[in-house]
Amino acid sequence: MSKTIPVVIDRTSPVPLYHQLAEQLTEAIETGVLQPGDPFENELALAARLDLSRPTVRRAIAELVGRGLLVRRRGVGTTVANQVIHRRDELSSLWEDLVRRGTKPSSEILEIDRERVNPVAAEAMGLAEDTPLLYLKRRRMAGDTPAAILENYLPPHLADLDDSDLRTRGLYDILKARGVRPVIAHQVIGARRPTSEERRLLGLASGDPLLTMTRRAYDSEGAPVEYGDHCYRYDQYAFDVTVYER
Amino acid sequence: MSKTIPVVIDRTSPVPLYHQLAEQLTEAIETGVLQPGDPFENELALAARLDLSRPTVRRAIAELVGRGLLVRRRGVGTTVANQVIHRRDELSSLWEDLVRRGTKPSSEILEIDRERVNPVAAEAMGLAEDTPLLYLKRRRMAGDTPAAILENYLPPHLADLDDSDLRTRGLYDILKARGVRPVIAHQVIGARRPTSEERRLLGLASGDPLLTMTRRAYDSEGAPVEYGDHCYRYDQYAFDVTVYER
DNA sequence: CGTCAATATTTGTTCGGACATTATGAACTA
DNA sequence: TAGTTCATAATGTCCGAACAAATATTGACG
Repeated sequence: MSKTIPVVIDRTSPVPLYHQLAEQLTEAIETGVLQPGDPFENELALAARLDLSRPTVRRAIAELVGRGLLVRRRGVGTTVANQVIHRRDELSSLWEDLVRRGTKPSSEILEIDRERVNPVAAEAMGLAEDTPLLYLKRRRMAGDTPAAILENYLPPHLADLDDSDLRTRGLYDILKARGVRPVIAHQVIGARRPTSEERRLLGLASGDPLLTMTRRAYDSEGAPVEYGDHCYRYDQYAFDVTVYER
Repeated sequence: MSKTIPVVIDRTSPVPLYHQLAEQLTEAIETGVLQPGDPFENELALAARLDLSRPTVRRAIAELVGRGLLVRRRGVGTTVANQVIHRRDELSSLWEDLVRRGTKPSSEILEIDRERVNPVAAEAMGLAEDTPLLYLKRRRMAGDTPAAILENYLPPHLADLDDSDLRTRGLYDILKARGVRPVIAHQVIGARRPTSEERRLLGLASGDPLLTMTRRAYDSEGAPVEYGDHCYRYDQYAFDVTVYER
């Protein structure tokens, strides 16, 4: 027998039924109402109980399966995945952990150039090499210790951002407010020796390595949103990547 | 008007129709038959032309959308994504690039221990801390230059692997042959200073940094498959990660 | 008592249909 | 001419149904 989880479906809501269901099921798993390994109510029963069609229920379940929360086996049934992997990919880093742990993060603008020409950045965004880009160089601090140097390039159609905004708010915050949302990002993560300037800005001891990341981000239509060239103190950052292989 | 791509559906095949379709559409995009920005044949037309139902066609398209190859916009239509991101996530690295470029890769076993106890590895796999694990330490070479040191731990139920296999074949090859397939992996990528032993094994100059990665891999049911603790020469490796944000 | 075959259960695939929602462009009106 | 309205076309949601395939259970039989 499987546990019946309480679900409320609002048919007058504009949010799709399968999504309402998926959300509530997700919550049941993440809050521990359903434990890893627990059998999951079968599709037919769920559909009958909630007065939904089987395709709708299947779609909701498929969403959770895609996120690794559920495991389906034909002829057997559906169970809650043994290892509940928290889906913290995104553009995550140790940074968020620092924030959660209470370390005060801050950013400091080192340079703004609205007409920077950088062939590498331009090409990565699919633009002509001599396209002037909005260039932004910042230093990120974790409390009192420097943590990272962030260089970012934005395409021309996003170049009309307020200086004051740039100085006070996070880059992704600003983009979000403009309705620009990076949906897919291609990142390359590596390590190298720091330059002397980087050593100075990050307060590195001699021999300390640097963790580097370059990122190309695109919106849902594949239009370039940002090119970033970042380097991090090795003892402040690590990249947390969840990879699915199908 | 949109280009009609040739598609052949085999109804006698055991592979699902939607998957057959998805495969062939993917190929058309990746081979450049369909260019970024091109309009995509609409669902109804595709369904009529191939004599498939609309849900089947939709499912195939949904697969491509999920991989970022297509963009759907309600009321407008479907188009090929502007930036075709090659789906090289997986467990990829510069390694494969080296192989493609003709550098001869090889692996050398440094140590095998069938009853290694490692609390960190065991805990990461959800096992008791004193569980004896199969431990494997290898050095990977790119031609004549050392490139990485790979330490791996396998859970007890996979510990009965042949020594000869371990020495001659890749780890993932062996697992695949046993029907074990890692489906989800959680990786943490960082950098640090090498130990003296690492410096020796990798032939590092003083001050050279180290790129590190730890990985926990699980199969489709969430059972642990492998724990890995790797370190790479910074000039031989970089991690290539594609991230989707929904 | 052990083995094998029939049966039930559960998920997987495919279809057809209906209506909703959104964007584009054309026709119409002020 | 400028603005609005409306038809059209495309994707989005939801339903009901049927059959296929894989697995577990049960029961019959030796």
